[in-house]
Amino acid sequence: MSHQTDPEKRRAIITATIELIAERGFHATPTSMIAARAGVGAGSIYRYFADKETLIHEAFAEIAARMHRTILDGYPRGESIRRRFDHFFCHMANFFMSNPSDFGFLRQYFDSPFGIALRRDKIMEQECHNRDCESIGCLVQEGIESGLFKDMPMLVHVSMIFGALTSVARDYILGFVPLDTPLIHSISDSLWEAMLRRA
Amino acid sequence: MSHQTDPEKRRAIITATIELIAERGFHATPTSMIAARAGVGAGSIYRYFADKETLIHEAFAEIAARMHRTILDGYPRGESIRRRFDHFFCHMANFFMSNPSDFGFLRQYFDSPFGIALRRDKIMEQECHNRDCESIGCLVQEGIESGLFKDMPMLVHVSMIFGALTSVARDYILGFVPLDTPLIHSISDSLWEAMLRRA
DNA sequence: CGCCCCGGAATGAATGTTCAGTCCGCAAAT
DNA sequence: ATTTGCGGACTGAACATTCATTCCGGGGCG
Repeated sequence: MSHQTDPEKRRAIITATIELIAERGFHATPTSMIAARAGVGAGSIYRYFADKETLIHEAFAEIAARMHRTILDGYPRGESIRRRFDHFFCHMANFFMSNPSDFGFLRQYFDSPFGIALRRDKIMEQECHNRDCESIGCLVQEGIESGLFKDMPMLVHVSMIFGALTSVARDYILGFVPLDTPLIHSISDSLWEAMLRRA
Repeated sequence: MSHQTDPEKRRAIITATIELIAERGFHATPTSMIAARAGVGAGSIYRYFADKETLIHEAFAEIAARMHRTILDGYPRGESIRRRFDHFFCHMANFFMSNPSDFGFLRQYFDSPFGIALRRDKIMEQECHNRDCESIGCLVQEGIESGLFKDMPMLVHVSMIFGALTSVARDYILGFVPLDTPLIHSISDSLWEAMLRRA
């Protein structure tokens, strides 16, 4: 398996998978439909991926890599928490807004048992070591420990931020709400003020 | 159809549907499994509901009615925006936390085409008339118009609140984060501060 | 230089499984 | 005895996966 002969074809399958899962969800997209959109035979999928589940996981990995690259591009490493938070928030919002299929796929994935297990692992891992990473979790932890942010569990802060961000991004993608760069910055400000310890 | 003979059985089917959809999602829960958990025959479901889709909708309606009752219980109608917001937020959080199956079902439902269409209708409806309703939308609108809240689209405020709330509730239900009454009030405070126009 | 053959990638019809929804005989109630 | 609700075997459709076959490019032989 995975004697990848034609990387073009592999990519086409992954792209089709992301688009269709974003539109229809995992259980509502037959592999035959994926094959049709990718322009390959039904059986060809199984030359590149062991089964449907593996295909999903590899599609996720592909998005995660792309997103990570985009978000950390120009990350203001040594600067203030404030500036780093804004960078994180706005870059992530932009990624979601300009890649609606990726966004839709990620929503599906993180709501599935796969995604939940993955998150559980991430949380465990974070609790043990990993004090130097470039994640929003560490950034928030830094803010709490310095007394800048409210004294709530780090995960509550993070969950609020992600929840708010993804909810607004979703409404934008569905056309429920207009969103532009200044408004995204306002939202970033709002959530910053939400985290701040009461003056 | 719906020659309601045994309301007990009807309720058992709805309860089983809610639990299973919450756990497994719409497309991954066969009607046969619903029947088994409800303790009825596979065919009996179709005595009470026209088809699977109808069953889902009626399950949603049942939850919505129950939630509406719970949340509006003791609503401080004439009081300050602040107090009304806190009531809304905390009652909703409590409902989600103590009814995890309902919460899981609602997530699934609102992510499905049904739920998206429903929300689109709600938004349209809100834009036309409905200036006197007891929804969080009207409350936020009131805050914006009085200059108390930031001048962002009402839907952005609402989306942030719901996004943050449901995200935190989900993490609580999954056991990722502890949550108690004081912490919920802190979260309510945080989101209130996020909405407030900059002092 | 042209022809043929061969290895392996690609294909899509076939397979076995699972599903939503139907139907029919039974049993309890009147 | 008749009616009425019930269960679960049943049906046709749709699914994931497989596999016998086709297709293609390149390398060796005449």
